[in-house]
Amino acid sequence: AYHCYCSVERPAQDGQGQRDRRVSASADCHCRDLSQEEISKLKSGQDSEVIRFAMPRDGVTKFNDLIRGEVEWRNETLNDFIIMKSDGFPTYHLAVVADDHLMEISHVMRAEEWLPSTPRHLQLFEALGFEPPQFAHLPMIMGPDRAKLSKRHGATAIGEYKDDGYLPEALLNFMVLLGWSLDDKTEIMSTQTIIDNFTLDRVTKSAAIFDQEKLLWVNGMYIRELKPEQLAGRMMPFLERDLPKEALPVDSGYLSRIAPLLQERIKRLDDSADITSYFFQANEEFDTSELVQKGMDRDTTLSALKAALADLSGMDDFEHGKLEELLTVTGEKLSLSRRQFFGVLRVAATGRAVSPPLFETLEVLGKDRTVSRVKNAIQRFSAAG
RNA sequence: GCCCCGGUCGUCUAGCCCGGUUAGGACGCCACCCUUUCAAGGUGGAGAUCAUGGGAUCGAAGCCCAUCCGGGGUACCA
Repeated sequence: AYHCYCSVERPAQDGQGQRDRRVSASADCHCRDLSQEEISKLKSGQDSEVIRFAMPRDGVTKFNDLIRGEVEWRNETLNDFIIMKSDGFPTYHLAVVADDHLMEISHVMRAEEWLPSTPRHLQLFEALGFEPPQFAHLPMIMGPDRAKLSKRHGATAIGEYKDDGYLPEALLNFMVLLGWSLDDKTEIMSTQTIIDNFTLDRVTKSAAIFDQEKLLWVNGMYIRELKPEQLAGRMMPFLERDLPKEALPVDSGYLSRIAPLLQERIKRLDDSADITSYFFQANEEFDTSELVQKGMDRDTTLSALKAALADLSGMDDFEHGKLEELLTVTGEKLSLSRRQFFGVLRVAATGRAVSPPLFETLEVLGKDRTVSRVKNAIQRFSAAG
């Protein structure tokens, strides 16, 4: 290593020549061959100095990457990089080598972008008389534009995925699949299975594009595999975060009855509030014209609501099988299709055209909520006339 | 520019090291089935001259060579 007194090259205005200029700056540095006399002269006149590593000028530096196999560089293509900055702090290159040695690191696994600095690290290990660790350079993850994944891809700090409703296990499962496979078919597997079976020799060499769609699918698979109580527990923080204050606190017993209904309909936990809001608060805002189903008019819709209300308020056991039985008959009497009759009821009870299966939903909602919502719907619908 | 690493369906991949498969699976897409909506599930389909061109071989995605393309690195960042 040697001191270097070269001044920092001012970056050119145009970004174009900038890179080349820097390259030539380090290439033009002659500090390595300075005489003692020249050094003391420079030292007095200079306020900043830096320490560079003296790379061998010939020969090759090579190693066996656990994933890529043998990789080698001609030393002459490697420049004398800085190991100590003018502020007295070591650069990363020096620091990792010292750190890895002190911590007795056996294997260094890092992304492929580090591959080019490996020969520098290797030379440092050797110069310091340290035993170098084994290296494995993993494939990088790219954005949809095939460039190194970064913030502008929306991809983000790992914690944000959690806030977005991805299960950590699902994200892990998805990520590991981006450069490794268990076999020729298994995709969804437990973290334990991954840990038990992961080997470097099955790691891919090529970079992978981060596919949000597939992540979403994996996440959905994990959500569906949860036990209803587990799902309820996972949803709770999201409901507390996203539900309007009036709807809080959420009763956990009630929530575990809701959970199984949307287990197959939710792909991310942060959909929770949106997909369940009508369980916690009546939707008084929906447009009553949505009550009218295809092929129906005002009158048939109104009589459907009234007939349903009569059935519902007369039920003492609000169980989905019984509800379906009774209302199916009523629907037939009105000569409405299931689609029509249940559609009207669905909108009246939930304020939406889309919901989990109607009768299960009503059962969970309970008689009081259901009856009062249907009444309310009748009232608003009549008034809107 | 120079250095390094890659290249199998749109995407993630299996197979490659130890030549002989209709090149397998999955996401996404399409169709059908199921169905009270939405999903989930089931079945089927489209989609890959294995980057390209040569070579050795009876035979190549697999081996050899060249080329092209992509990415990364070229900082007193990490």
